[in-house]
Amino acid sequence: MGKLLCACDSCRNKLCAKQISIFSSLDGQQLTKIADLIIHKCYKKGELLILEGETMNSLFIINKGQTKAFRNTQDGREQILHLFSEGDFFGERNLLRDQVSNYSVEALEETHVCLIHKHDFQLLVREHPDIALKVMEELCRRLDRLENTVETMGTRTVEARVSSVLLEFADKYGKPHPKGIMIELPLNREGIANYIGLTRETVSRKMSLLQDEGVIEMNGNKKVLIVDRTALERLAE
Amino acid sequence: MGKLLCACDSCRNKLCAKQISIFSSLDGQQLTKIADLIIHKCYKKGELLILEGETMNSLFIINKGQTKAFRNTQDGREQILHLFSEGDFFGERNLLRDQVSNYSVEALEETHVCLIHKHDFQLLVREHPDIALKVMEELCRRLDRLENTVETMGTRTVEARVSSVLLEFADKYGKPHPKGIMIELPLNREGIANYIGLTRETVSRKMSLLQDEGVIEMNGNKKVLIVDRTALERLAE
DNA sequence: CGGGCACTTGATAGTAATCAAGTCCGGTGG
DNA sequence: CCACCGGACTTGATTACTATCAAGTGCCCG
Repeated sequence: MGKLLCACDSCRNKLCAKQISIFSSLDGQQLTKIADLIIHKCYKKGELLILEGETMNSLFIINKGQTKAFRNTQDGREQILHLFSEGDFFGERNLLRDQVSNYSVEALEETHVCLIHKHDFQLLVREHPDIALKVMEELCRRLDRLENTVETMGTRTVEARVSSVLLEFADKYGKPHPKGIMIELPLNREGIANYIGLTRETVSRKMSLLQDEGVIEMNGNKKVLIVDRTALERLAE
Repeated sequence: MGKLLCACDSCRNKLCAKQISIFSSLDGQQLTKIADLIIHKCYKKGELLILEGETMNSLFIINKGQTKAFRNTQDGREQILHLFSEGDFFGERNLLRDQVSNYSVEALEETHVCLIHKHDFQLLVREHPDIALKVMEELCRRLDRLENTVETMGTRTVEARVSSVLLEFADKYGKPHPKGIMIELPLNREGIANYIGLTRETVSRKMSLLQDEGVIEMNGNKKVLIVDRTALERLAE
């Protein structure tokens, strides 16, 4: 049920806090203190970390793996709001005021998280204001991304939206490849559709089109090779 | 050119800082100190406070009036990202790292703002960590709203989008009225369209439809009376 | 009272959702 | 190692809806 403590090396060595950017301003001794406050949990692919509407009392920080944050609409559709991977945190809304989660979070693969209790986090922030600034920075980055999403969904053509999401994935998950940039997709077609507000059929069609145009090459269902990044950037405008 | 200092009463009395929620944890003496750091500016309707791409060095806090934050796309369309009114702040992205503004901000009416220089703000935050927490709270609220916007734009029908924006305006600008809630619209039809990613014609049509259904009543171009809020909420789902 | 601008309304065309078959891929079992 | 099975993906046909183009209409202000 995902409730097992994990015993990965990084945690045993009390180093996992070091990896987390919001704690980057702290020294070794402080990190050790934080490591003692942290609870570790593991979730298997498909497991829910948070259910929309649930009351929460901890900050989640991803140590390994990745998750999607999403909402379900009444007519059964799903809108993905964020993708979180190693080093990202979520649940921050509930640390300041008592509030229920406004989205569900599901593991897209085996995912290890560090949990810090609300109370501990609040003490930590009072003691180390730099942490608040780091959190603010991250919130601003998230606002930036959502603002881009809104602009894309509001003004761009469908082809531009698909191109945008491929570029986003290329920057986040892409690896160099002799012929371009290879992406291991974090989402299947339906997931991509739910991320940019389209249907899976439309995503499928537009990706086929991009392949026909020689901009990308699909390799099975999970891998995409970006052959012509410049063309993709032009299409995304 | 909007560069004139304003001399409104609240500013002369050094009280304007008191109105601003992010400074609410400070006492009178501290507020007086802040008031000395603040520069006041006035902008007329239609004037730009910030131009997208501009480097910035101050936090803007609205004392009176309202503004829209928006981006222009290559094909001449506009996407409105935020509406800011009394007590709201913007420009916070540039206080932490040097970054250019990723949207333009324009006054929707005569608008008076307080400016705090980046450097002063950074000192202030170090001295009063509570301010950082208040800013975090506000950023979270803004994330909430954008997440709602993304969900709405991604999954809802056009009628639901129009209903949503009317409800948002009702909560933010609505005033009690014998027959329901009266809204003084902050945006014209085209503005509303640019806020929810539609065309002005479609917004016009859907609003006429809502009027035919007896859900709202239009009163000139700038006023809308919400007659049946429940129906509007049902349509917004 | 008149002019201009924003808004409304109508007709048409284009595009994505939907409905409906197929096809491919990965995994499983023989 | 191969054949088979099921789920994900692709492709096609049709429908529904909104953008676009094009006239009107009405409101506000001088």
